[in-house]
Amino acid sequence: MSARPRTTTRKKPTQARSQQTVDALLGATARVLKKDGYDRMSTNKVALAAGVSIGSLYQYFPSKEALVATLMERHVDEMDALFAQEAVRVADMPLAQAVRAIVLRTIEAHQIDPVLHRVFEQVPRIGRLQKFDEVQERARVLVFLYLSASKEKLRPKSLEVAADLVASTIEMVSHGAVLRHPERLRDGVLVDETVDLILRYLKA
Amino acid sequence: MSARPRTTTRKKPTQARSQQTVDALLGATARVLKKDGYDRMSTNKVALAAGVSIGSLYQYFPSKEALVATLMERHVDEMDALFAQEAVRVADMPLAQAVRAIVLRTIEAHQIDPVLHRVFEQVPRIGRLQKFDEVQERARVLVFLYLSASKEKLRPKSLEVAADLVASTIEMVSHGAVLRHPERLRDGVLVDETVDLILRYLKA
DNA sequence: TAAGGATGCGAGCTATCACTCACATTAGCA
DNA sequence: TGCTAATGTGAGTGATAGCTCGCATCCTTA
Repeated sequence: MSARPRTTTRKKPTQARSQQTVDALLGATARVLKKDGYDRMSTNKVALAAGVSIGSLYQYFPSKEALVATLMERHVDEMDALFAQEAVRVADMPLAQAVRAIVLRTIEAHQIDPVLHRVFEQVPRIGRLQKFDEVQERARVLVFLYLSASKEKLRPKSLEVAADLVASTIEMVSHGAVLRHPERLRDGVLVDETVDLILRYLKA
Repeated sequence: MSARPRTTTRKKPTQARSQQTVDALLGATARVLKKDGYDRMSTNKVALAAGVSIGSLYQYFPSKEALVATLMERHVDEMDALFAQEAVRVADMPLAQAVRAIVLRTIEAHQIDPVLHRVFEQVPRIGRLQKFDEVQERARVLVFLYLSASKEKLRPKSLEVAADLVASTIEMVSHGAVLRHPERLRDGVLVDETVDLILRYLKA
């Protein structure tokens, strides 16, 4: 009864001009996704928007989910790269500087493609699409590691809870600012307030 | 070309045993939604799960969206009621008590049906379904009003920004705690930390 | 320039979707 | 008890979804 939509594995995308096709498909996926959202997006629409036949789409992506997941992974990798990079830079900075640097980087990361980011949040957490949540998990770990390095200077007893609170707060502020109040990023007020919030909480 | 799925207005649900049908449908909607998510939920599945014919479903709900929106509005009203009630209780409490009371109430509100709440977050913001975001907007307003009443005692210059930060933080903590770390709610540690975070930020 | 693999195509398949409608059943009131 | 409005039914409709497959075209290599 209705076998799972099994799909054979697809060609590796990479050889000459086929990469163009794949890029066009991913670009179109992003556009359709942003316009229609996940459940109104269809693979036929994507192929049409990409100027590519539906057959070619399925040559490289075995399913709608795989198509969106690939795009999501690209997005997530971009964000992760920024975080990882900043984590290194920040490692031996004093707390106040470090917090500010991380807040700024997180905002930057959210500015990569805020609308697409928002769409991903509303995608069903199925199969590979679950990976979206892992960005925040990794960010939490980085914050935890940073805090652990200077735990004797910090007030909160539980670093797990503190790291969670701090990482989630930064994520929440960045997300909200970029999507709902971009004007608050012009002057530095929101950033200052956020840094303040976090420092007052952390410092002994 | 493909007229919008116009649907005639439906019977008012209320008269005798028909209310049972409506309740069964909304209950089934919640179950299917939680199991499958919005885009894999179908009206046929809901009718089946409710033990009601598909015809009856459309007698009371003109569309899939209306079905989900009705359920969402019920959920949102429940949460709003808790907030509004607490806002009154808290109005002339001192800051520390008030913050703690609000945090506790927000957690309580998120415990109404956390999984359903999560599903609503991932529903496309279309038509009546946009109303989901308004809960937080109303919560922000309540916090802003509370803070305005004692603004001379507070450190942050911008009450808009502060109220936003505070309301969003409380929402984020409650949401995360209920879904990802329910064990942290056993002892009061997370609540204490959150109250601390907010008070240190607000107090001069 | 011939051959063959890589790439591209799109009509069309099956399943499922949201939704309708002609009809059956029930319930309350005369 | 009989009549009528309210309620319930589910086979069926057209649309569209995800996805396949046989074939055309391009590109590389020899």
